[in-house]
This record gives sequence, C-alpha cells and structure tokens, in this order.
Amino acid sequence: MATSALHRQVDQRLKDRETRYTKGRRAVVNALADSDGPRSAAELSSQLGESVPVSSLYRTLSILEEAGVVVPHLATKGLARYELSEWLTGHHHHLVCTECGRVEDIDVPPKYEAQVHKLVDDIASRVAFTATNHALEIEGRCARCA
Amino acid sequence: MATSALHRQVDQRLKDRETRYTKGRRAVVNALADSDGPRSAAELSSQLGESVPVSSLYRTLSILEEAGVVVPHLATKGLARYELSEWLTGHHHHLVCTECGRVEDIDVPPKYEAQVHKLVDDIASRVAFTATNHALEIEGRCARCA
DNA sequence: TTGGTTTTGAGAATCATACTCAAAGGTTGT
DNA sequence: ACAACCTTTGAGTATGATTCTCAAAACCAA
Repeated sequence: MATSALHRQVDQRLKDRETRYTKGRRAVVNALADSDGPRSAAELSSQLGESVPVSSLYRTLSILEEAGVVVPHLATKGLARYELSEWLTGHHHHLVCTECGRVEDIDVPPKYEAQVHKLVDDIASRVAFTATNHALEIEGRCARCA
Repeated sequence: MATSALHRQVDQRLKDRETRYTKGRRAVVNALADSDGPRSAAELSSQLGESVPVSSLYRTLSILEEAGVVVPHLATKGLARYELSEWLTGHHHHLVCTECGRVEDIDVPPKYEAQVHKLVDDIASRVAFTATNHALEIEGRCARCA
C-alpha cells in the first residue's frame, strides 16, 4: 500500500476517536509499515532511535492498539510484537522460525485462503464458537537457519 | 492418555538428558495434563499452591521446555503460557477468545487436519521454508462471552 | 556412610511494560 | 496574535513477570 494512503486511513481512524495523529505516532506506523513481520517494542525502539522515547513508544502502541490500527502478535517468551492490522495490510499468515524466533509475514493465494477460511468455519461451527478471525502460524526453520 | 504412560514418556525423555524427574517436575506435568488449554506460570502456581515455589516453577518450565516436554503457547499480552508438547498430547489447535483471553484446545478431525497439512506444505514449499509444524488459531468469542 | 553431583527455595536482580506529572505543543474562539 | 483550554510528550518511577544466585537439602554411586 502507498504510504500516503496508509497514513490517510490511520489518520481517519484516529480522528474518529478524537485522537491526534502526531509525528511520533506517524513514526511508529512507518516503522511497522517498513517491517516484514511483527516487531517488539525493543526492536521498534532501536529502529526509531532517540526520536521516540520508550515511554512514548509503549503509550503509542497501546493507543494504536485501542484504535485497531495495530494488533499484538503473540510471540516468543513473553515479548509482545506488534503489526499493522489486517484492514491496513491485507490478510496474511506467518512463518515462525523455531531457531531464531524470527516471524515473517506470508501472503497466501486466495485459492488457499478460501480453503483455510472454509475449514475454520466448519471447525468452529462444530463447537459453538463464533469465529471472527484466524491465524495460521507455520513453524519451522527459515532460510538463514535451515 | 493414561497418566502413567505420560509420566513414563516424560521420564524417559528426561533420562535421555541426564535429568531427574523429580516430584516437583511431576507436579507441573500433572497440572498441565489436567488443563484443557495452555497455562501461564501464575495460573499453574495458584493451581499448585505452595508445593511448588515460583522460582522452582519457572525453572521447571524452562527445563521441560528444553527437553521438549512442554511448549510455550504465545498468549495474550506478553504472558507466556505452556502446554504439553504434541508428541504427548496429540496434534490439536486452539480457540482463542478475544474477549476474555481464554485459550482452549480443540481437536480437528483427521479429514480436516489432512487438508490443513497439505495447505501448509504447499505454502511453505513456495517460499523455501522448512515447515516442521503448524498452529491454527481460531479467534472469536467463546460460548461464555458470545 | 562418604564424596560427588543435582535439585531446591528464598531472595535479589533484571527485563518488559505501565503509570505519573509537569512541561510542551495544538486548537479554538475572539 | 492572544488567551484559555485540552492533548500529548518525556523523564523518571513503579509494577509485574521472569531469571539468577547461592547455600542448603536431596539423591546417587561406590
């Protein structure tokens, strides 16, 4: 997605909640948009340098989460990693390297996605669970660690 | 699985690593075997009471993880939750309630599972990733929160 | 039992994250 | 532009989860 369109969408979402889209918040969104997978606060902080102090970074992440702009991806060892929500990036899944812990986004072609979706619905309906979303995490060794 | 068989397997696995299967470690394995989903250290601790002090609990969890007996499940808000590995419990997936955070195991019938497996292989082979396992997390609202 | 090795438990240390509050920055009405 | 008001920021502090330390206890082999 073009960055400007992204920012327009985020801006709108925040406006709806009477929240400003400030420079720091923009910086965090940019950092996440540049990433090819979920990022922890620590990773974002080193990527952003001093421009966004940690306390602001954490606050920004929780504001963006509240607003539905980012979602926490549930990662290794009690370290939260965030990524932009799917309404901003499109639906995707993850490759999780069991060796180095790296998490990478992967797009699944519509044909496969439709199958996954159908499966999820079938499974959920069998147990009285209202499914709103799903996440397929593929674990294994990434190219670097293989 | 019968508890005794479980303990025999765990015992063997630990023996292979010259590690003892002590009373405390057994207690933790029992607690996890009794659970119907991943459990955090805090939850296990209150379930186990004083019999397993926190510092020992954490150590036990990491020893069991090292040995491949338990796996961390990646849970809400940076709180690690553990469950017994699939070679002990069988392959399963999770229902994650976005409302209350509860995570519940769900067995997927072989017919579906075969489909998921094939999908994962197809997807992974397209991106040079060596898939060793997969996790399908179905998010939504559980019966209680619906 | 003796000596050597492993495990335990209490507390301290560390790490990630949340909170506090005064200062800085924006916004609105005039 | 100014004033009054409201939001955001940042440094520091507080909290909560997890890990480390080390002396004591438990276990094992000879």
